[in-house]
Amino acid sequence: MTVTLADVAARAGVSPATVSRVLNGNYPVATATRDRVLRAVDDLDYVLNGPASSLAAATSDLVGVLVNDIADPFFGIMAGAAQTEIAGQDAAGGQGRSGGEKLAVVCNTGGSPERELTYLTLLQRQRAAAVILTGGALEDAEHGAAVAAKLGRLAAAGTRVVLCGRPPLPGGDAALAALAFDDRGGGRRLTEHLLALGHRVIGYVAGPPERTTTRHRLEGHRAALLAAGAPGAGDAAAQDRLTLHGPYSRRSGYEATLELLRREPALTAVVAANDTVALGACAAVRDQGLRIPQDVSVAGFDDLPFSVDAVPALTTVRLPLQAAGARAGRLAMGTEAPPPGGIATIPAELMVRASTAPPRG
Amino acid sequence: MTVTLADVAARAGVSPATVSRVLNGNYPVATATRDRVLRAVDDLDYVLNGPASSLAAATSDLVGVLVNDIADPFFGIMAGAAQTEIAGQDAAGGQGRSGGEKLAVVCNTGGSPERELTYLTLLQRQRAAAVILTGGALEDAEHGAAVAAKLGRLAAAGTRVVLCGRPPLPGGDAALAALAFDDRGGGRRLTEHLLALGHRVIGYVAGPPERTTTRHRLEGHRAALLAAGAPGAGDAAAQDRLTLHGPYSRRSGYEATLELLRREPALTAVVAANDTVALGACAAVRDQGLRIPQDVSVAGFDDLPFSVDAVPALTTVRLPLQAAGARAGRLAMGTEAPPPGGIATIPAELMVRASTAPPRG
DNA sequence: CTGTTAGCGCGTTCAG
DNA sequence: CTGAACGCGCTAACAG
Repeated sequence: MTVTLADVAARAGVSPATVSRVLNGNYPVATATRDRVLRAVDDLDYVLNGPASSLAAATSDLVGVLVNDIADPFFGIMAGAAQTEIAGQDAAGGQGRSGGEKLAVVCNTGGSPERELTYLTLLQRQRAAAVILTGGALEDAEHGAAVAAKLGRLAAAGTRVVLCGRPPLPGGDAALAALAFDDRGGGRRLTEHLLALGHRVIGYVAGPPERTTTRHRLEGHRAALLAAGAPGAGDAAAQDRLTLHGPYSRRSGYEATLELLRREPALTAVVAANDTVALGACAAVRDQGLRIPQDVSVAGFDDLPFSVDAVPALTTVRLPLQAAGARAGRLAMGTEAPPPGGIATIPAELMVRASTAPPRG
Repeated sequence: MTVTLADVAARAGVSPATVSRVLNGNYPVATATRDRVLRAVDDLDYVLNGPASSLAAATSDLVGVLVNDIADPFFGIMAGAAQTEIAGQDAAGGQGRSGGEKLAVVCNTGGSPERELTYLTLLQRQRAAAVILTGGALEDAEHGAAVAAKLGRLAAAGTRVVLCGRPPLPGGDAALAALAFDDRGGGRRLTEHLLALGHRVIGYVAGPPERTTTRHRLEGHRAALLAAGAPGAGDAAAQDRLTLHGPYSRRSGYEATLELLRREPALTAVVAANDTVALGACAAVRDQGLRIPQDVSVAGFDDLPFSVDAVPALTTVRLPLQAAGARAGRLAMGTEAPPPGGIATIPAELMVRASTAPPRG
């Protein structure tokens, strides 16, 4: 039914082994022979059987990129950059891949721990060449251990493991490379900016409580408050009153901001977990008849492309998602040397725009 | 080195076939035996060898979702929905997948025809269970034929092929299902809305000229113009003067709008290829010291989540991306019957918001 | 319900 | 530089 390598060999009048050699290009083959084989391949519309090939070779050219939410550009940008780096500029147009061509596939966990593990297992099954995990990790001890264990086994089996925008694992396996964003520093500088403008009562719409990203950004925020001796900075209850958790969604930003405004009429600024949440916060502020930034300042995080187009343009913290994704791709390909100690912290840059200003009075 | 099915069989004191059976669950196995096997699997940290399994079974549980730009939520939303539908709510936490569990992976072509073909080949190699192609297709005869041919072979080999947000292939293979958005109708209704408001000189920032989506939306626009007898509607040169092509990016919207404003000071409205482009158009209008919608109305397409948060909220055409993606997922799984004739047109809904209003005077 | 027997299609030794 | 043989790890008939 389907044409196999043997068929090609027969058509070209050579042995299967020879066909295999020209297809993989890892071995010297006479030009004339190669041409004959390639023509046969073309004539027969032959397509290599991936499973058979991977089985025999005990490796595959698949690279998995795990993301928490594929509909969120935060992940899309990183994944796209990684993928571009991995696919490279394939010169070979036809069947035979000339070199170590890898193919990146992105796997959407939807933030579900089970799916994360499921995909990891799938990639392990497929003997993936590399795996990139992007974005914040879940802070669940059990799940963390399960992931660490699986990554360890993956690494042991020769799969390169790269963390991108996620802190290194608790178990600190040196076998893998980690690219961590400076969420804490970014969060801190953002709040420092607000404090410098004169804000004292600042609401915080945080992300899901169980994610590292959420915690780090919040920690930076509180560190800034504490360092500045802001009112209630040392009071946990007071802090909690001004902090609301929710998903990384516009809706969460909207509702939490409404609630913050209700709880604390003296509020002069809202810091959001990310830009999407900030957009919701802006809408809530406006719907209350308040102006941004005159009445309430709003700030985001990530600096996604749309943030500069918000009105007023959003003050936020820029994360070099593209660059980080590309670097993760290179690490996965083995094209770039891993950072010293296997872990690099990627700086976050404060972007001051029009959505923040001194409070009134 | 790595533990195989035979090892598990030995540990459990059964035959390899039995292990295979409990792992695949396609066959009756005594509960006691199953338990013993599962324990052995657990003890040994056994992971099924995907390639070997796919080779023997001549199928795999991989489903590929091709997208043009993974960083664009337009694709992210569809892909995410499809993926959710495909992954289903996996009850089985551990190794053994109970039923016909499939795993969706998304492949980012970046809009490159070669990469599209490369991914299709990869999926063909992997004997993918299904392939979903999302978003507008390239209108290149040669490439179209190549894609059609490959899809035909894929389908012949038993891979289910689904088109989502893309018109059916020229070669009209009935073997596959197509979910096409009513880009033309949406484009038409959008421009009709503008005409009804009283606009007569309307600029159009189109997408890349070679994509079906671009063409269809533009055709709808022009059909509306023609039907209304707008000035210059029948004049190709006049139309071209008010139409600029560019990528689906904010920057393109910005620059094209600047140029349109320069070319035609009497312009009272700008229609953008999609919401992202519209955001750029808005920025350009504002940077020229003009107000939206008082001086210039702006409209988008797609109704991406951020559009409602633009200021003023963007008038646009809503495409049910989530629903379409989910449906594509179901078609790929074979869970849903294909539409009559293999092709369904998905309606587009005009969303009138604050960014469009009657022109001055 | 379970064990036995054959391949699935290819990469990779080894000879030549 | 090329061919012949072997086995990768698993599933799918068959028997029992």
